[in-house]
Parts: sequence; C-alpha cells; structure tokens
Amino acid sequence: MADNSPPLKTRQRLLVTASRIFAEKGYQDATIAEICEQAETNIASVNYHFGDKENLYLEAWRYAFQQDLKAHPSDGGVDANTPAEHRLKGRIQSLIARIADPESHFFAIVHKEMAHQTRLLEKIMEQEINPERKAMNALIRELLGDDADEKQVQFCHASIIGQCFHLLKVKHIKLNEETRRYVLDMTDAEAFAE
Amino acid sequence: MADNSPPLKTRQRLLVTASRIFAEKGYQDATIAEICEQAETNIASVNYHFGDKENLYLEAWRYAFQQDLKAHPSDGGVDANTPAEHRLKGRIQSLIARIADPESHFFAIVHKEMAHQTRLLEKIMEQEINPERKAMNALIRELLGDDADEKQVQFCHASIIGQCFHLLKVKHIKLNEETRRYVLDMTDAEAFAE
DNA sequence: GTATATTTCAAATACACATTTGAAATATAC
DNA sequence: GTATATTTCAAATGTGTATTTGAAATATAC
Repeated sequence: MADNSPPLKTRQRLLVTASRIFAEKGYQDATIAEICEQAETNIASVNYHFGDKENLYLEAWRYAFQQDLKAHPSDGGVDANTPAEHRLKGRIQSLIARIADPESHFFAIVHKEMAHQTRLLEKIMEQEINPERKAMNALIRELLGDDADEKQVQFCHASIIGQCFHLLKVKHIKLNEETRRYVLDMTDAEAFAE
Repeated sequence: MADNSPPLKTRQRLLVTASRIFAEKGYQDATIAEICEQAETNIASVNYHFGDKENLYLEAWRYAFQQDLKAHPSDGGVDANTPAEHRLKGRIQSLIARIADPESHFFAIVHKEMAHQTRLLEKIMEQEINPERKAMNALIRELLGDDADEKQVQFCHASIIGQCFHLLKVKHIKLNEETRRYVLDMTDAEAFAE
C-alpha cells in the first residue's frame, strides 16, 4: 500500500536515458525498445511507470528542463541589484549556455521538436539553398567593404537568416494582421542592421 | 516504348497535392492514403510514378521550390545595376515573400522538417518558457525606457530569441571550435543590439 | 482492326512499433 | 515466518501505414 512512494530507481534511469535519446532523435525516431535497452530495463516498464510513450516524453522533457536549470540558473548568476543591461546579459548567457551545453537536453528536444531531421534537409539545402546563400553573402561582403573579415560576413548573414527563420515560426502562430507588422518591422530592421 | 514521355496528368496532380499536404503536415504525419485521396488517384500510383513515399517527398519539395521561385524571383525584381543595398533589400523581400505567401510551400516544408508539431510544444512553451519570456521582456522594457512602445519590445525580444534559435540550428551542424566563435559573436551582438 | 506498352485499381502483404498480458520475482508489512 | 503489494519480464497482440501484386482498363503503335 505504498501510495505516494519515493521515485524508484528504474523510473529514474528511464527519465535520464529517455531525455538523452529524445534529444538525439526526436519523438518519432526514438523507439521505446532502444530507450529501455539503454536504461537496462524491460519495454513494459514504460507502460508501468509512465503509462505510454507520450507521457514518458513529457516527463523526460520536464526532467531535462529542471536539470538544465540546475546546471545553468536562468539569471546567469548575476546579482539582482546590478543594472538591467548587466542582468539581461546574464540571462542571455544562461540561455546560450543551456543551448550549447551538450549535457543540457531540454533545448535539444525543443530543437528536435522543430527539426524533424530527415537527412533530406541537408541534401536539399546543399542543392537548392547554397546558391542563394552565396549570392547574399557576396552582397553583404560588397556592402561591408574591405575592412570586414569573413567572420563578420557570416555573422551578418546568420543574423538575417536567423531573423527570417524566426519569422517563419512566428508566422504559423500569429494571424495575418500581426504578421504583416512583423514583416514590415523586419525589413526596416535590415536597413538598421546595415 | 515511350521512354522519356512527357509528364502525365496523374503524376502532376500528385506533385501539386503532395507539396501542399507535406507543407501542412510534414513528412511523417502526411499519409500516402490522404495524398492520393485528395489527388483523386489510387495509392498504388505513388509507387508507380515515384517509387516510394520518400521520393515523392523529394520531388514534391523540388516542385514547390520551382513554383515558389516562379511566383517570387529571388532577386526581387530589382535591377542588377542598382546599388548593393538596394539589391540586398530586394533579395530579402523575395525571401520574406516566399516565406509568407500561403501558396508557397517550399519554406513551409522546410519549416515542418524542423517543426515537427506535436501539440506538446505549445503546452510546454506555455508552462515552462513563458515565465522566462516575461522576465526578459521586462528587462528589455526597462532598458528601452519610456519612449519605447510594446511593439519595439516584442521586436527586440524576437530578435534576440531568433538569433539564439538560429544558433541552436547552427550548433548541430558545426563542430565545437567554430560554435564557440558564434557564441562569442552572439554575446557581443547583444551589446551592439542595445 | 490487333498487338503492345502504359496506367489504374482493389485487395493482399509486410513491417515497424506501441501496447497489453499474465505469470514470475522481489520487496514490504505484520 | 506468511501475506500483500510492487516491480520486472518474455511473449503475444494490436494498429497504422507503406509497399506489392496481379488483374483490369486505357492508350499507343502498326
């Protein structure tokens, strides 16, 4: 009659392993079989401890989020009394740390939620997008003049593409009216960025 | 013995329908059954005309890319003799047009390749990310001062997040060395953006 | 017209996985 | 110690969906 018993060992192993594998492969491509194999337990234990795959996913995600925050607190360790600019920098650095740290799985899972890696993406990118990228980079280089090194060019390009891609995401959430504003803001921002 | 016969009607309908449905649902969630139903043909025709689902996906994607470019040429209709800044703006606007146009499916497919919409993303976002977003927005607002309206704040936030997310993508392609550079560049860019 | 190649179709098959089951093992309470 | 609850396990079952098949329909060549 252990009603609200403390979290068991198998459950914990599943959480750790699942968060790593979901981060590696995404929801669809990660199989219960593989997760259980690496967690050294039987496939039925997923059903026993979590009900089904989807719930394991959710719990593993939460778990990863908590672990990541433990490793990289969201204020970046910056004192709350320092100027806002300083605190903002701290937060951004924490965010980046959680994105970059290979032990931090939360954003990797977010990423896989968005980046449903078929290998095809790369292939297409090479074939179809690269020419456009090169053309745009050439223009940026021309604009920046001789005093700009290649890294600046790449960064500039990344900034433009990054913002465009973010628009892509926003587009599918917001409705027409608000989206138009963004489009305008974005084009204005380009002039500004230069 | 029609060896290299002209593209047939059924094949064309499959291409049109598939590019739309793949754009809507992504590779995994789009079923051959649904595509064929809407293209008003039998499921076996996918095998007949394209071999398998993956190849249909690839062809539909290419098809969408070509159609999108037909509607929105990549130079944005800007003359090649105008100043670079002008031409860059043209390209960016073409890019944005192809992203925003609901009839243009290429980037929607790219997006779905990255954004494997389980409804779970929204749920998690609400629960876990919103507090952080609010905190960051508050800081931005504080930084910009009273003369900034809400739209500017949102845009500023979008810029930061967009760039961070782009980093996320880059991270999984490049290796450690180069990634570190990006991280540094990014943090510098924040100071710049303010 | 007949013969041959091409295209369509309904039904059958194959397959990868998630999920369930019921019995065995193990821990917990008394 | 026995009894009861909890946890593990190998095997069976179920489901969704891509793929194949072989026959029928249609177009093309002569």
